[in-house]
Amino acid sequence: MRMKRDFYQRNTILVARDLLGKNLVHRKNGISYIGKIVETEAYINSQDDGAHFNKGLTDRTRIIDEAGGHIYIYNIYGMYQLFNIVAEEKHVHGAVLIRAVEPMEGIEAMYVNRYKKEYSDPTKKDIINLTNGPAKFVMAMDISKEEYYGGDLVDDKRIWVEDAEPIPKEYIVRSKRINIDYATKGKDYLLRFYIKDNPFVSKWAGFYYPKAIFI
DNA sequence: CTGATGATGTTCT
DNA sequence: GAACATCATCAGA
Repeated sequence: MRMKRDFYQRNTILVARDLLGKNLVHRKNGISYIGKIVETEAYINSQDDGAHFNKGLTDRTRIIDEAGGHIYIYNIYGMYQLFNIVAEEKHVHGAVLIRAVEPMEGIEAMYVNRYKKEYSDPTKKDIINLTNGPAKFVMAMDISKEEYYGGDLVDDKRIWVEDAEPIPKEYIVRSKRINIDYATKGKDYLLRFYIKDNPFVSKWAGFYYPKAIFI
């Protein structure tokens, strides 16, 4: 079942945590892409200098003023797009970055989208590399800013989040966020969540925190 | 396996 | 003009 408005219109940190294990579904060109969300980050408010919108909204971030469940996609490093879900009630600002998913359906199409060649005998590494990063799964699942910026996961016919069994809390790990060295206060906030031992969780040199913190 | 480097162009100052 | 919520590739171990 598709997640409804009330799921998204909650505290951003709780939305980030509770998205773990749920399935992001995208249907396009007759292909059903499904990715289980295994890693998220919360970007919270004016106290969070890691958030794009901490000094107020701009044209890029305007959608974050909308009700939870809307889609915020932005360009980064000139060549990539990152997928976020707006949280909180309308006019309250918060967003969740989806950092990694585990492919559940549409793997062959994901392979073609990522590697631009015919699907053929992938190695385990090829599979992991399909969706183990915030720009990677967006490419794999054929999601674009042009098509989905400002869309609404609550009623869009093409894309939504499907409910699933909650991840047991002993499998939820909480850590600092990745690559926000530009932040001062927000740098150390524990706003990244991921599923323990899931092979699709993104890893960066020096940025893997195996320590489990439960909330 | 690890760490370093270049690609690439929108957004904001 | 600088910064950037990243990735692919390459060198070295």
